Amino acid sequence: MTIYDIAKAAGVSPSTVSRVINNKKGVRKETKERVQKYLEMYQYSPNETARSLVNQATKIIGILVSDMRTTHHTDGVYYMEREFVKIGYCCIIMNTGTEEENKADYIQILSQRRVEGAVLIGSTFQTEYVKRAIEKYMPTTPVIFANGYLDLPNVYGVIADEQSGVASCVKLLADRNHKNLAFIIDYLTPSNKLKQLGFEQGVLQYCNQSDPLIVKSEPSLHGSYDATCQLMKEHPEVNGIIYAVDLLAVGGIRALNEMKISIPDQVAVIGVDNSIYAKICTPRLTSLDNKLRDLSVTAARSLMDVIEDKHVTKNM
Amino acid sequence: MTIYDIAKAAGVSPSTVSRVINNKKGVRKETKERVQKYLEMYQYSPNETARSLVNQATKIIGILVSDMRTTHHTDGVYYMEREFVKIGYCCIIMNTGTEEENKADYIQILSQRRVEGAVLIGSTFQTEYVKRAIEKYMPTTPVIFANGYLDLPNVYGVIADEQSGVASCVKLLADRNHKNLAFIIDYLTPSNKLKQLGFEQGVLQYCNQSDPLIVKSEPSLHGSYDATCQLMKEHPEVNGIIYAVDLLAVGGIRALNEMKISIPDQVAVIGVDNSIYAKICTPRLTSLDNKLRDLSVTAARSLMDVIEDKHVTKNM
DNA sequence: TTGTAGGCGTTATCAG
DNA sequence: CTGATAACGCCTACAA
Repeated sequence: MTIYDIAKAAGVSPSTVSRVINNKKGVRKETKERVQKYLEMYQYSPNETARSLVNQATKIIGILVSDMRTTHHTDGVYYMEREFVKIGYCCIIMNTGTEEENKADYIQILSQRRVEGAVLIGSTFQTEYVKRAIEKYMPTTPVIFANGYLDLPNVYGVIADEQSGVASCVKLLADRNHKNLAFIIDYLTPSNKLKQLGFEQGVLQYCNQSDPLIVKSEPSLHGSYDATCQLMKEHPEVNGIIYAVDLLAVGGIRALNEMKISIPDQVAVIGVDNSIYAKICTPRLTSLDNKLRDLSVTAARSLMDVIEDKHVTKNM
Repeated sequence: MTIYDIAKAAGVSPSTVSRVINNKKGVRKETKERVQKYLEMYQYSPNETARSLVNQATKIIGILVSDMRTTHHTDGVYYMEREFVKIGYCCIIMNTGTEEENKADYIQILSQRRVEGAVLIGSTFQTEYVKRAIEKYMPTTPVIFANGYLDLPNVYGVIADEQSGVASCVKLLADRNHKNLAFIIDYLTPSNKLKQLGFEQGVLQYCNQSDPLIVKSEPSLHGSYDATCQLMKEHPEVNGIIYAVDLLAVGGIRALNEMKISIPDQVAVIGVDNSIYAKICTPRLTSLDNKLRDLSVTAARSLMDVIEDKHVTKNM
């Protein structure tokens, strides 16, 4: 069912039908109503693909995320989508995995789909490889980072200052006299590296320690369980642990529980994300709230502003 | 950059360029290579919108979910997306919320986008309202339900038999001599209703009780915490609780812990979804695995089969 | 092997 | 107020 079919049925020209559909003025009321009658009768539904082509605007936003199942990403994707839908955009959402090449492929796909803007969720996109892919495939499409940034003319970034956040966590623990701290980290994403940096700074400043205790963990409950057991065995003096993400903290808490180490008296624990995991585990986990919800909404709105040619700070 | 630009640069006609791009035979090797050179040089990227229009196929799948943040839905959406991407499709993913009208709106949007197929994730779409919306806006587009079904010519469904699953859970408890059971439920979705039915059947069959104890809870940790407290106060004889979803079970476990009721000795607990929540909480939660991952993959593949005109069972 | 022309479903411009 | 007509970028007969 096209505007031609409707036009024929209503005895008018396609342009008139188009005018009616788009609520343009300059159509006699009577004509308009007749056309609307047929529109309704035939259940006409405008073809957005054709519109996109002629309008040179797809009303589609591309969202890339390494894995939307990761809690902090799930929320980000969700709020983004909601935000864009509100203003008439659809979102093509893709899980890229962690391989750099795949990320580049997906950027190319979005480019072919002629998305009006792209969102990259998570600092894992903050790499040279992705930068080159953007330069190559989307040199002019507005791109916004949720928690990251790349120095490219069309790229914008909104970043949570997790570095200071973690440093504050260290201060919090130090103030309560927990000064033998450890930091447990899984992926070395730019975001996690900044958290580590914040930890190191904090430890130096508030605990007067220049040799920060950093432990690498597999990115899973099991991983941090093991890492925590090992840590406590090798460093029984530790009385506070900060985990790069809540999931790790949860694994750690289980380890501490099973080792009969009391939380937070013997060992205080802090996670990052303030996710539902923090609320579920026993005892409840203290967690740094990185405000990813606000960040997502801010990022989405910024992207819209860029698309609408408003001036936007490149890096918030 | 269009095929016309490339054609002009390479000194050939647009159709030749098109042939090269689509790897059609009947182009002299020499010509082909020249065209490819310019394709590369100008960083040509085919406009999928234009292709969609002329091919009458968008290569887009629409995925509707009430809220992708709900764990069992997150996984579903994720696996669906991965599955479709593999075969060259993009996914427009939308969170519809629970309002019926909104669901209808989103169905209309997908229809205007001319998606080649639609996926409805979650039994909440199994309503008369949605049925009418599909009839009205997508009467011919293949639609597949992940855990649900509607009797319409273009609608297919893949369903997990959660009813029998929950009944088995009841048997499991009864076999261990926990026969004073309660079922705690939040949303009255078709899926949850079937779980309840399974509970009722199980209780009748394995516990010889014809008056099943069903408790309504708010859909949150707090909600089931409260519901569980109240339940144990009013029915201290209860020695087993099945929760409609893991999240509720987690809230319940917290309540039981705080009431110093030992799990599973005094009260055994079972959830549904076998989600990460079950692994995180203390003690670890026993949970019915409804195999949503398999279900999603099966559903995605079925939808592709329908799109490719293969014969597919309407309701699996 | 290559090119021309028509069409996919819209919107927009310009006459009438 | 209404209707031709020409795009938008691509694909595909059909013709050469």
